[in-house]
Amino acid sequence: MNLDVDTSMPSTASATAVAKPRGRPRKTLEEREDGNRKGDLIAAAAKLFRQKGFDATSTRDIAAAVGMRSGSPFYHFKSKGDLLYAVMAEGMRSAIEKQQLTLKNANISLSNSEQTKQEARRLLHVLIRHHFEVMLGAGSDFIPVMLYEWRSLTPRQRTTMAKMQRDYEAVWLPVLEALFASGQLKCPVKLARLLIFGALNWSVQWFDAKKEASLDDLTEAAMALFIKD
Amino acid sequence: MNLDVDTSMPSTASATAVAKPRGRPRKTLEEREDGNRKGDLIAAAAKLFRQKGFDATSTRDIAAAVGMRSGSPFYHFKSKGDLLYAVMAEGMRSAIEKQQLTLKNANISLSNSEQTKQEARRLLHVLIRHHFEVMLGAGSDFIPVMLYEWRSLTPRQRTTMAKMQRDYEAVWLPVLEALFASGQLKCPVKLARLLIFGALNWSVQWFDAKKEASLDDLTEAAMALFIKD
DNA sequence: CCTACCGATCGGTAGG
DNA sequence: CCTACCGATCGGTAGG
Repeated sequence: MNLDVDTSMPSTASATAVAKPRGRPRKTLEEREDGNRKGDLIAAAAKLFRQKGFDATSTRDIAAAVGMRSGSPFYHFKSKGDLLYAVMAEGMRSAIEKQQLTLKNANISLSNSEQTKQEARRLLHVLIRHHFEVMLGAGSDFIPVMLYEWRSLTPRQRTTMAKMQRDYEAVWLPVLEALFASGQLKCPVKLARLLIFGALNWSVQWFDAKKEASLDDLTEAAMALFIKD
Repeated sequence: MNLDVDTSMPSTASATAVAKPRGRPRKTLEEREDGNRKGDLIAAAAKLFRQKGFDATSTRDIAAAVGMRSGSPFYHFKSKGDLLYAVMAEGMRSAIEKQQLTLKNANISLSNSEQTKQEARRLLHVLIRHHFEVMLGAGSDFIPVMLYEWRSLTPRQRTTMAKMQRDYEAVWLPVLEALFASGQLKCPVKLARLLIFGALNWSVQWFDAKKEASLDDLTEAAMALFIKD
């Protein structure tokens, strides 16, 4: 999983292939493969922001979580707010990427033959299942932070995040419209979208991977709740 | 609306009815009817906690909002956390009270004749409409704070709030069970409850009283989304 | 309820 | 990326 938000960091192998092993200071096993210390910070921040909230998490907490001193996160990020934004942007980038992959694997065929009724239903199932995975799957702190810490973004950051959210939801809308057209969804698409995402997003508040139902169970329940026939 | 959380404040008229007008310092129009300065603090805290979040709101903000000096809120509340708890507890107390009244006015008749199918549906409609009112109606900051600031409660406070929430939801469960039994709800009641509350509670994030649909529209949409037939 | 105050913590920076 | 540090702010308290 690539955690870098921008690609401005120099890649290890540069253009001219020089054979001579440069005098790069040797690293211990724990220390090597840095160069994405930035990514470590983002991951640690995501975990802490989710646990305690943005305002209650200090940059010192985050630094300590990756073994840095209190001032060092500011070598990688201009401000605490920029770190929050990096968490959210990386979360959405990754979620959109995974969603595209999931759809590819599901072998989409919407707007095809007359089977579109079954097909739209199957697609929603895939989308919901993926959404649960992104929110509740192993090591998914990014999207919960994105969902619940909007308040701390600047107006400009909000605009960008809103754009990414539109990208994420872009693939849902035609599915909902097809379901509405075929009578499997009785609620106007615009409000249906908001209510359905609410039902799903709220699961972050109560889902317990150790006890409650599985993500498959959740998906079945959601389908049964929203879809007619 | 009574905002006092405990009734420990002395009432104005005491046991022995003395005719003589006591030398109570005269108050201007703005100042009179205090004695619930405590209530003022709770209302101001609710508004600010909702706007900026608990951690980002200072006790000085709250004090200033009611025209007090920075140290004065601590005359009324032991700590900032106690003030948060007072907001939530008052919110739930009021919501439960209003819910009972709403149900009384709706003239319940569940588990009556064979009309229970229509009746269960109508009851859910009433409950949903009331829930939207409590979350999104004029001056309702208490429940949104309760929904989104759990993290800042102590374990003991959480237990009490969970108990109040159970009271609030107690009346929903038989309705959902009746709907499930009659085939109007296809989703297992336990998960249905969580998903439905999620869909409703999330509206706090996007509802705009000035633009979007009315609370009635929301209620119709939710019913159409959840209920079969 | 105000005045005056305290210790702790926080985001962030200079300079290496 | 560390050291050393700063100004600001915060929750809370004593004493009236």
